[in-house]
Amino acid sequence: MNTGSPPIGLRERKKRALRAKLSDVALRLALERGVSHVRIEDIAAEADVSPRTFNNYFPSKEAAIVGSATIRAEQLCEILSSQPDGLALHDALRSTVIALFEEEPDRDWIARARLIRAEPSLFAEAAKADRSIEQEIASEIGRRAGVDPATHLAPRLVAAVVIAAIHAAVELWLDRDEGSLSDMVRQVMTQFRVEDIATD
Amino acid sequence: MNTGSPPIGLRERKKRALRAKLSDVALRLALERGVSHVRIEDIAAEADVSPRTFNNYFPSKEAAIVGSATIRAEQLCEILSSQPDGLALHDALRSTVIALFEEEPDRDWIARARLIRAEPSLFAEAAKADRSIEQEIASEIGRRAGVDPATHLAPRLVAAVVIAAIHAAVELWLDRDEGSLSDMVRQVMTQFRVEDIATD
DNA sequence: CATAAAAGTGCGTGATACGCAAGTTGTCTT
DNA sequence: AAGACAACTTGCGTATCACGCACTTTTATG
Repeated sequence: MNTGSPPIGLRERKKRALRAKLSDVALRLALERGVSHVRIEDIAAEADVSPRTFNNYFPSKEAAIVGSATIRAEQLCEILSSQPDGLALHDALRSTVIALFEEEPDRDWIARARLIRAEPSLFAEAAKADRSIEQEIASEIGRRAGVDPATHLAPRLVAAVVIAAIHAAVELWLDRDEGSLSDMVRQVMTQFRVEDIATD
Repeated sequence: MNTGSPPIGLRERKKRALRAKLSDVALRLALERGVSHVRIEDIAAEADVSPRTFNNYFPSKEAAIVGSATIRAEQLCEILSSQPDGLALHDALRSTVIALFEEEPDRDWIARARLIRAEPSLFAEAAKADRSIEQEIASEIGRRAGVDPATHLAPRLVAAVVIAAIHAAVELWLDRDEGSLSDMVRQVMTQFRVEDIATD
């Protein structure tokens, strides 16, 4: 979508680093004090930039906290796209989701997930990110199934179900606080069958 | 949850009326000018109350615009609860959703749905509302299936899938702009089977 | 090394969200 | 039916925000 692979200049690197730093700081402060007690001014100060610069990167502290969680969602699209075309839809989806959660999430990811679940403002922010991802997934599914999401229900439904399944698995895992997320995800992906969904 | 059925005093009636009025005005203005060009001050003025009063009813204009859309979601819970216990889960859910969309939505509902879909800030707000509803649905499904949502995946997954299905149906219907929503909803409820979801 | 493009910064402004403390208006009791 | 009470409305003040604009600094390029 943007810069190619090799030409990653200093400029781009700094930009990404700062974005990540702002997001990290925002998350840490939110965990320490609670979201409502974190001001943009605080985040900017700890990241050694001006408050105005913060707003050049994120429109709100909520966006910064959720921030890189979007990456995970983007990964899903990438992995799905890279699945062999011959694979049945359900298998491709299952492989994708399992691959996405192959490595257990780190502390930060878990902390952020819990925080997002606990804070409505963060949940809302995350929902916005999920929305665009869902559309991309629907698009990819449509491509694979040879069905246009613009006019048919199936791709949208499948995409929505997959996202919903991931959410359900992650949330239960967070609540239980035991076992591996990987297993939970595998489990949820065996509890429904996408083949059953009519291709219109 | 709150006041009983008969004792609906003047106070309560005024409160509901004002809340509805604020929501209606907010929606109308948002449709006329676009969400970002509506100030709380404007909404309050047209509803003949002070801006401060607006914020006693809604924390933001987005909440006001989405506002009564939540009712629809609450209806879903009520209808589901009223389904005979003997009914199979999938039938109960199908009947519920179909009943929920039995009567075609009015202009305002449609306009609001489109607006929510178009405006990320509204989508986020709506997501917050959906979240709590999803939990209630999961709870009700758990009760019916005799499975605790706190420890089992199935109720959460089913609830999430149902919400996702409704979203998919409504969105496609809005995009297509033809046929009846009722039919679309019936269609989506036949495109997946809840029985397939293991009860753990 | 010179110049253009991009990023960071300071400033100012319009808008919020909400606590607080009156002033008003239903509700309820006697 | 009068008055105590609780709920609601409102005005005010405050702490944040989001963002346009102009200016300085940093990076990229020929």
